[in-house]
Amino acid sequence: MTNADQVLDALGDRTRRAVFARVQRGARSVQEIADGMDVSRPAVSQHLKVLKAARLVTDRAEGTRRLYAVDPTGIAAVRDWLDGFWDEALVAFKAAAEQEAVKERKRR
Amino acid sequence: MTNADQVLDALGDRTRRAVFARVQRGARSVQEIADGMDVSRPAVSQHLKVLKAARLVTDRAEGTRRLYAVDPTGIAAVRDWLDGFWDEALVAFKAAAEQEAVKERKRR
DNA sequence: ACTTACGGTAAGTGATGACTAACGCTGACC
DNA sequence: GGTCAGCGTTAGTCATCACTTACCGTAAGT
Repeated sequence: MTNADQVLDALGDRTRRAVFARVQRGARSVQEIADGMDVSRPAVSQHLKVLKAARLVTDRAEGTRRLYAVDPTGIAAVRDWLDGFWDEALVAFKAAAEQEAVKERKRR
Repeated sequence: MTNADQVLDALGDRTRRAVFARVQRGARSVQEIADGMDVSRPAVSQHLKVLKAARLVTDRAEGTRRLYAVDPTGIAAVRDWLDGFWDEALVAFKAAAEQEAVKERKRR
């Protein structure tokens, strides 16, 4: 399982995307992240575990609190993965469009 | 639910990613896509439905067959979504790194 | 009209995974 | 040492969803 796979699986959940968004907006401790969300703190903790495994966030201890921050690594992984699809998709799309144009011409 | 949400939900499944990859590699009909995969043809059909809703693929009828092709729209949507995170993540990351550097300096 | 190939859909089942409640651990403060 | 706050983890439940089987509609060939 590549890192891109992990990231896509991680971001495949709506709640987890919300957690990730809150971390990115500057939320630090698990409590702060969970506050205002409609899921319990342990749930957030589990989501953070998945996000961390996907290299989307990093954590570090500060006293009894645990501060989370965004990790660009995971984002870079999907980004690269997507770019690959993007390029090949564009090529295929252009080819298909031209194919269509040829057919269109033949019809007349 | 935005298009980016749909795409991320769609790509959150491993099998669906495989289907998408096969379409992108040039597979056209549902049969061709299903051949060699370890799931049945109806399963592939359902996955294609989700991918289509997320604007990741397009379909068009040709006789009794239905040809699928990659649709760049959905990819563009996640790409934009990711780019937003990417930029802000970099900023936050740099800030954090500098914060760390400051602390490091103070320690000495 | 009959048959065959192709594919979408409905219904039902099974498995994955998201969530909560309860517990245990650690660091800070008294 | 005792207490409290902050988190991770476990066990167990519940819901979501991926998958299969069976069925039906449609287009092409005979």
